[in-house]
Amino acid sequence: MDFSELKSVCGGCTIRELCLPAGLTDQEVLLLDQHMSHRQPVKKGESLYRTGDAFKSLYAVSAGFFKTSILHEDGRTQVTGFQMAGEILGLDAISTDQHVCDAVALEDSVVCEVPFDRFEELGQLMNNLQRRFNRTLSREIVRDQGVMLLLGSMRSEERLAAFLVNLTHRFSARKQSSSELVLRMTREDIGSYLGLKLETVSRLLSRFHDEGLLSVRGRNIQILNPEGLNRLVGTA
Amino acid sequence: MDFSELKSVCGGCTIRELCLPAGLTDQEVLLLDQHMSHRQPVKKGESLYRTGDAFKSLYAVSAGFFKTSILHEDGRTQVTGFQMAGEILGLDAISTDQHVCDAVALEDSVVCEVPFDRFEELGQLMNNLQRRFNRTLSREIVRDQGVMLLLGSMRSEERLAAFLVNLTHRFSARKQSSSELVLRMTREDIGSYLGLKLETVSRLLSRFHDEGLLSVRGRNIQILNPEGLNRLVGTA
DNA sequence: ACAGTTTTTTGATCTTTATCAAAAAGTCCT
DNA sequence: AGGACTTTTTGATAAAGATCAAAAAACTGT
Repeated sequence: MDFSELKSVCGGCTIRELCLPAGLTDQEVLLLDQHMSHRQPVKKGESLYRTGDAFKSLYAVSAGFFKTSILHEDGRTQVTGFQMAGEILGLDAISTDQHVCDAVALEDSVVCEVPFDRFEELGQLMNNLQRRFNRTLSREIVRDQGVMLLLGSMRSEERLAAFLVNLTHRFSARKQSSSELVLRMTREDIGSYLGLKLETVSRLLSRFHDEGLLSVRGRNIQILNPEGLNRLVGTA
Repeated sequence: MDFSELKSVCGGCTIRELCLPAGLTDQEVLLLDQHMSHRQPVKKGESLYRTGDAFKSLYAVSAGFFKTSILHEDGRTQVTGFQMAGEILGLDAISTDQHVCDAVALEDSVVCEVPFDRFEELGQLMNNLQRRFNRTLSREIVRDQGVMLLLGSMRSEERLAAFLVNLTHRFSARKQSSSELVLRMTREDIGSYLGLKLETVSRLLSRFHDEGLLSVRGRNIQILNPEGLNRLVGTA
């Protein structure tokens, strides 16, 4: 392993401002970086961690795409989120010292491992880091409550539209095309996340296609009418 | 206001171990307490805060019962949780410095106000407090993901059973009767939380009643067959 | 205690989404 | 490139829960 490369991982990272180092000074980033970041590839289909695994580290997605899902006794699973570059995996495990969901790479990915006990120590020393981290945790709570709104109050069509709009926002924040989406997950994953069956997701995509909102070719989706899609969300 | 009573609020609080001071030493509790806790009554029906309000403080429920709900543009609302003694309100506001939900008292209640900037300073000084608080935030994330599972994967009957079982657990952790529930919220509130219409909630309660699982008299619910109720949860 | 309001229950019917099924398209592996 | 597997699409039908409606019950404030 190339040690010189391991240093200053965050410093040169293009998504630094979307990730844990957001809002830190260069000096602070260097400290965070040199003491903690450790890059690690995860192959498509592999689990980064599984339910029940001991919690040691948080993981920042450096590149790639993940899904997290929780398991019900009877075998049912619920996809709880899709994570892309800059987003943090493992926040839910802090509470119990065990992971309570599975994190699976949906494409070949790279994560930065952040050993949590050292991160907590650093937070104690670095006021700013701790304050930012509180916000990161709180942001995840807000995101989850948005999903509750989606699952509890929206109809299928609104859910899918909201999901697609959310993806476009996140892609464009990462300077990726927000009109040409390449979905990394199956229709079943989307359905699980949205509380729908995969057939319903497929039918809705076909309908959106027929209505000229977007063009679907398998997992390649081109948004043709973003305003129209937006209008579907939040219209009772 | 009686100043001598304001000191050591937490110290003598019966739910101390369910609240922010959980796991702190007596000395640490005293510090937390004297610098921060400020008790405050909230009448039934009143809002503790509303969406858009500036975020100043967290609130620990000392006594009573709250609901939180988020608002959709078009007037729809989604109840995101019910909070009882020891639970913390306002965690979602840390991320944006604005409250993103409404918190309404469902009965005459008392909260302890915790000014957040001072709390963050104290966390910086008190290692243990900060670590506990990270866990509090993470626990809320886990709770929210449990609600996602409920809304995304369970049928109406399972949702209501899970809701009732959850209430009994939380009541019994507070040494209150877990077989005689007095619901503080309307059927509509329950429905909103569970992603169901109020009529569906009412019908399900009637059915559970007919099946001998519980006895319903308005908002008074007596659990007659807790195992049966448990069996409904997590049975596909 | 009473009038007015809100909440709850129950019935009849309708809509949305799930389920079952089968073919088409896409992906993976060697 | 070809065969095996997985994923996606589409159709027909079923079921769960929503909607509409109206009466009964429970609260509220005076």
